[in-house]
Amino acid sequence: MEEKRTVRAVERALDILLCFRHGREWGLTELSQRVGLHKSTAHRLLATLEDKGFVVRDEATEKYRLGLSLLELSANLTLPDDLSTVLLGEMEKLRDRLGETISLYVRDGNERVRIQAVQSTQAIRRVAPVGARMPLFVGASSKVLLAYAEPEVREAVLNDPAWPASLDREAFVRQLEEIAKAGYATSIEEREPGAAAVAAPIFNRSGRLVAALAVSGPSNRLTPGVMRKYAPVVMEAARRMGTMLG
Amino acid sequence: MEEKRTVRAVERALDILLCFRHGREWGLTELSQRVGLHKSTAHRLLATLEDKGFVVRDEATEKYRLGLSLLELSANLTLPDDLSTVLLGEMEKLRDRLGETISLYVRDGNERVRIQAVQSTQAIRRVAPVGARMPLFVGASSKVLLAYAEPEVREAVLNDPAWPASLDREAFVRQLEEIAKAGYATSIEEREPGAAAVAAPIFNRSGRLVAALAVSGPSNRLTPGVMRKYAPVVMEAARRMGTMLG
DNA sequence: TGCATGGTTTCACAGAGTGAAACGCGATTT
DNA sequence: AAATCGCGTTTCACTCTGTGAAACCATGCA
Repeated sequence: MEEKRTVRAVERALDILLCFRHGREWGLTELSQRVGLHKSTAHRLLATLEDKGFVVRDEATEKYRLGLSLLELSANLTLPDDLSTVLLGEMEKLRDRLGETISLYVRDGNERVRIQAVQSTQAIRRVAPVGARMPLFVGASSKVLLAYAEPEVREAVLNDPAWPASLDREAFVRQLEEIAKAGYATSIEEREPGAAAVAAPIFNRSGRLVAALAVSGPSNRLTPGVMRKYAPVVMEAARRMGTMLG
Repeated sequence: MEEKRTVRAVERALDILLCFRHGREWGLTELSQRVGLHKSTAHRLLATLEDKGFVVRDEATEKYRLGLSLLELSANLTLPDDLSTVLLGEMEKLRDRLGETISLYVRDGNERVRIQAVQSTQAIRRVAPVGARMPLFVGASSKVLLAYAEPEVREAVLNDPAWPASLDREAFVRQLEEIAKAGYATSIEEREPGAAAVAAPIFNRSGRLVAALAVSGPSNRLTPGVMRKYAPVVMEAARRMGTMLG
């Protein structure tokens, strides 16, 4: 048994908050059984969260939603200011040039998180919100993030219990090495049917991998040929963005 | 004495989180005395927050920063998907047309929160992050949000203990009425020296005020004359954005 | 070497948080 | 209308959990 130097009540409250990854609105009873707490306990915790503005109750439905305290905090997130504004400019330029949705991903544990995005202007387009969290197994950005990661990170992901049985580790590792050589990765309908993407790594000045820049769209528009043409453009944008970082 | 139906430990943990409004990085001791907790208590709470990904420790400085759980949550914020994507499109159009920074504000209690923004492309420009929180006393957006608010909201703000003594309530209320007639508000160096703004209300389909749309920039570029010219453009954009909402 | 200044761990105690149960209330059903 | 359900809210006795003083480690600095 592990020693526990954490606070149970707080853990529970945060668990409640994290439920809002999976849905916008929750009723008390719903929430309480999802996190396995007694109604009355959940009620007390929610009252506290509400007090501090982390959740609000929808006037109409009486259900709980996330509050604006979170927005305020996310403004001060790890990413330096410039990352959200300066890099955003570059991303918009790239979007205007290619016409597809542009995303920025960082690795967080054995997952990747979309920390910034600009949407395609076309009618048919991928939509994924900033903050979305995805596995590191599939997708162009995943492969980029792994191809340049430290060996121990790669190992951790390969040994993740969630690793899909259908995916051959050997072949995957070989693919990563090719990607490391080529400087970019592509994916076609790996994670999401009908979608494709090209991604390139962003290194900071000291040469450490900090993020992956991705262009994504419908796979009938982003054909292998088109993606091969886009790759240098994406890599160049990623390089320029890298020089903007500390 | 009030009855308390909240959980102390959770309150404290959230207070710690809220410190990150005022700074990106905090050491343990720093934090603990800011929230008035014993070092050891703060330590335990932070360990819990870290466990759930709400804070992380900067590798280099050993200090605490916000974690990515927050980003993930803020993606699921109250605002429906469309608000962050569809409206964003309109905001970009407006930015491209006027060349200035465009912001979207909602009221939260007696303050306003910037929930979305697109930055000016010009070299000299205002920068304010999404999530920023400002008083409802000053600024074009504040006046718009108050001019169309329910009377009790207006009262609450006028009686807020933080109301600046230098600001005449009578004159302010009169100004609000004019704004309600005109359909837009302007401000020149009210909140921030050297800055000016034009703002218009966004109503949803059922006619309820939901947000304020603002164009802001340096006051030598946004002169009264220029702003008068921009006003109809902003109002028109706000109207169109309103029709996009439920 | 001593002295700050940060973070970490220990431990005995008190009171804070817990959850079963009872309650209230509105919408549905009988 | 009475009965029944599905919600959220409140109460209360008990116990387990969170607390904070103090001791303990690492550092960097004089």
